[in-house]
Amino acid sequence: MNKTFYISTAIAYTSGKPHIGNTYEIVLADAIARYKRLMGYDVYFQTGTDEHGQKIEQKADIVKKSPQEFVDEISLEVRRVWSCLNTSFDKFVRTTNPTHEEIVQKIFKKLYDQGDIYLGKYEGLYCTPCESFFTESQLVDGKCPDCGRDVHKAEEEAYFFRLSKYADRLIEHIESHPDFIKPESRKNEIMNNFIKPGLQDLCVSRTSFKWGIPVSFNDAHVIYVWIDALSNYITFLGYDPDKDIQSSEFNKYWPADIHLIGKDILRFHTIYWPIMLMALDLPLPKQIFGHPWVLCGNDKMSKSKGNVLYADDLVEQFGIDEIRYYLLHEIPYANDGTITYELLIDRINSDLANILGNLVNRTISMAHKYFDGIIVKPTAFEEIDKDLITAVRQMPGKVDTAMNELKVAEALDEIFSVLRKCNKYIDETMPWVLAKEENKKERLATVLYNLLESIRSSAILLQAFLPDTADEIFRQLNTNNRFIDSIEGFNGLDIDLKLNEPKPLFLRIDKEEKLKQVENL
RNA sequence: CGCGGGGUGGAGCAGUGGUAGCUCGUUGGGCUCAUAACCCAAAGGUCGUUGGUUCAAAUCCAGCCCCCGCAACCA
Repeated sequence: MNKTFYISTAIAYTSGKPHIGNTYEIVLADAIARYKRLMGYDVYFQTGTDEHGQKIEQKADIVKKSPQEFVDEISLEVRRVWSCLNTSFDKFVRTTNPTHEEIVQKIFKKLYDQGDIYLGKYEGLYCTPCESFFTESQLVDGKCPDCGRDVHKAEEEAYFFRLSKYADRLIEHIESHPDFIKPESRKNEIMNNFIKPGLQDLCVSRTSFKWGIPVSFNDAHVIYVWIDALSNYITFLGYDPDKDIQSSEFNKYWPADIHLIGKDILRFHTIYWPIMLMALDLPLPKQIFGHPWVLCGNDKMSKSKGNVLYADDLVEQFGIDEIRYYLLHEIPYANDGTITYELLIDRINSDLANILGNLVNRTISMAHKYFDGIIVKPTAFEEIDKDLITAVRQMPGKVDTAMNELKVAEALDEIFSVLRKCNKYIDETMPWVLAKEENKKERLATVLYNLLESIRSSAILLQAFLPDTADEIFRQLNTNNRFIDSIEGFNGLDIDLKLNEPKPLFLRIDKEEKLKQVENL
């Protein structure tokens, strides 16, 4: 029986095309999923789109489309953008899926029947022309934020979810499971801001718009979109609240190992979702990770500021692994990160083209030049080799430590630290000098073997982060030995096999030229 | 006193009590297998600010300044 690993991203809200910040999440999840597969886990990686709600109804209306047509298009677009970054999700879900809708209705009904959801009255500030309720804090100068007119107190019938009933259990769970909410700073924020001051019952139905899942026993109401959206994590595994025995997929993968989400929706995932699960008497996910944001320059991306970058455009300009590398390596663990064309180009040139690409290229070139591309058995080891070989052997453990904390940038640093060592090793051993002396042939062969095997080992780990690049390295090395447990032996290359011709992995980018070209986008 | 995070060499970041570190950039040198790549060295920071605790503070405490996010019915 394989160890399982269930990772999800938040499902993307289909109100518009996702930008590079939204896309960061799926790339991060993909790297984790690929890494876990490499480590032998049976991984289930779920993502998708969140397709109900007032905003979508409004946006669809503006472009004179039905909400369904509208979300069909955007969902397809989201899926296309996710895919253009070579992400390996196992299932792409949509909340307009009829089975999902049906199960959400059943969940709502069950919670109602057991008294966790009740019919009450929602009181708020109402703008009649906009048909919307607002909170005090949403108002602009005491007026409706949308139209600027006066608002007045109003009330309407609505269903409420009794959060307060589960508050103590939630606090207890969070405090006794230090890894439940990560990073730690996010946990503090949630506890201090929301949970400790006391949870109000949550209004979980709407009557002001129609684009949602109807409450099955009262069709004047649609179910609050977060109840709908959060349920995706279990409905698409075949969960059914009316069944005593759940699907084999559900039993196999639930509870999820990681819900990867943006820090802005932490509240929904660390309060409403756990309480829903408690009410359904289901185990809670093991970890909720609120990742930081990707900013363009110093600003949050927004269409009005005109600083929005899209993943598909970036991939077209720079390449898949180039963008993956930037997102995985340059965005800090807990704080917001920045992306600009300039930083992106610098990083591609220095890390990918220079350190990695050039290393592979110069090594394979030497193997061709000195041994006709044949891998020769290493027989003449020297003291200086130990440092490199030890670093290679220690690399998987270091990467694993970093990955278990989701410190993906650190994991990449560990791999690149070995690649840097390889470049240094070339300078120290000076193969071109060895090549000039006939009696140094054995030593030369050993040096090259050490380099090639170090590169192969690095490529094994790179599979999680830069899958295409790793494939290309294996192809040039003419090997299929890409398994993690082959690193330890430092003898994973077949002797006498002929390497393929070297081919640059990444071309250096002319910064000025590229910036000029990209400015016109 | 609403809550949380941040303010470290030109840039991006790490560092929670004991000689301030990493990558990029800059300058100088080396090498020539390689994608003007690679290797070595150097310059560059009174760690936002004021005060306190301590033998010792970027690191702990208090106040202040600046930036960002959140503040529960948009998602």
